Amino acid sequence: MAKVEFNIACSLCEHLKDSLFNGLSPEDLSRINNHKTCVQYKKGQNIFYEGTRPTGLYCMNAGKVKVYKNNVQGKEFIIYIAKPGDFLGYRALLSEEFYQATATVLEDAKICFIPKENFFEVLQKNPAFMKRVVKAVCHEMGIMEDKLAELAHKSVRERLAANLLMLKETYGMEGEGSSLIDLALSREDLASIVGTATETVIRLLSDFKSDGLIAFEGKKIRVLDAKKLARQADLIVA
Amino acid sequence: MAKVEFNIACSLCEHLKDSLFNGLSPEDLSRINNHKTCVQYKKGQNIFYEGTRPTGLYCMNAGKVKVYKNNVQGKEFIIYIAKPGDFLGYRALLSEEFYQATATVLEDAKICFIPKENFFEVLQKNPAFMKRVVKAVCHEMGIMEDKLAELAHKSVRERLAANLLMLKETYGMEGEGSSLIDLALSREDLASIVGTATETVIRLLSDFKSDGLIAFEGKKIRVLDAKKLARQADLIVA
DNA sequence: GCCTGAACCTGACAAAAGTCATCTTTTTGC
DNA sequence: GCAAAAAGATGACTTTTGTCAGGTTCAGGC
Repeated sequence: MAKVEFNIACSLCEHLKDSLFNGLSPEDLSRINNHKTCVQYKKGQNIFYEGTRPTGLYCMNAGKVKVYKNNVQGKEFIIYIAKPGDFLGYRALLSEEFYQATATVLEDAKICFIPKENFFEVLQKNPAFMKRVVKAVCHEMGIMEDKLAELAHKSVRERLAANLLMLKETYGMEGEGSSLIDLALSREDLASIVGTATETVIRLLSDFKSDGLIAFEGKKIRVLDAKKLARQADLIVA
Repeated sequence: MAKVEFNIACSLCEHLKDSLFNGLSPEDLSRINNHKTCVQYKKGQNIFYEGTRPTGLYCMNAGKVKVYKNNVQGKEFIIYIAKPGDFLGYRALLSEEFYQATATVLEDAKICFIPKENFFEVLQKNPAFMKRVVKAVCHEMGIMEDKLAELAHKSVRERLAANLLMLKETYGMEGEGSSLIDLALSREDLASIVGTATETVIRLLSDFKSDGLIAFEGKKIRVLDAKKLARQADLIVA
């Protein structure tokens, strides 16, 4: 499990345009670039652990990472799945707290690490960048509010349908009339996203499959009928 | 339901020390002060509505306000209860989105309104203030992550116990060996905080009461045995 | 290619929690 | 101070979902 380093200049990174670093001045970007360390991780490796102190910011270049909390019985709840272009671990860094969640690689990943001093330096010098960060954080918070309300009042079936649609939006590869969720998620991980038991996810998925809403393609899920799925996600079919 | 205006100088506000405005330079504070409008609201009045555009920031001077989302069936989920010193509606303002929640007065309130131009002006000119705001927002986000995991995997009994403890921490008036939650919450509101049905809350509260964990004092709840309540909040009593 | 463990699936069952109906108590408006 | 409405309480019942136990299939390491 040796860490393999690699290097790509931030200015040439294909995900720069999707990133919060987009719009940074060349000097600021090179300040980030000159201090970053880029590492390749294998599936299953951990990026950071709940309870430890952040020392910088992670920036995804490739792969997928799940960020999750473990409860007393060892059940996971997945808060977020990070994809290329996303920041990782910024919440604890900016609130100056310990990590409250653990990050584990779902699909082999390339991740750059920016020491906090350098990140904060750019942040402090650059009010427009700071403002973009605030905006992004507050947007994220709105998503979490939605999730809270969903978790509080929707059934597992509705939540699963809603999460499949969400995954389709974020990781979907569009085909003709259908869309493949480009994420190798186990049933267990899906259960940890929805907030339910693995068995329940399995049963509901096979329901959705026999109703022609989804299909399985290897380890991945294809959404065949997003409209019907949306009806399952809403409350009480009118 | 006429709005009654009042006025208190920010610099003299008794909640300044608990507020994010604490630490602002006299000039910045007077910039806020000179543009604010302060209004008294009665219980039941709305401060802002889901789906509308924020035009500024609310800052609580007195009373309590619930911020909640309504689902399709009209069930409320309470995201937050604001108390004096708290900001209200900053999330949508900073993410430049519409309000995603409604704010309604729980206990007669005095709330100051700061137009967004003036708030943003101070924010932009003052990196230290901006940093404090970011820190607070990210801290808040951590609380929401906890709530998500709680909602996903804890039973209603555990969640009710945990929320009573949380309310005690935030609104508790300490007595000898017990603590009164200084919040006139209906059973329905408590259900909307916990994410369950009103009947379930009523039943569980009376359980807790007969076990000597809590007592009722008018519309308020007194926590008699925080330790036992904490054991109810955790999973599986060891 | 085979073995081993992990992931996936299915059924039976129990527990938790929601719903509905009804009744009592408290609050509020006039 | 009274009537109406809202809040609180309780019981009966149903549905949802979790748990456990037992299978099968799949994938990776040797």
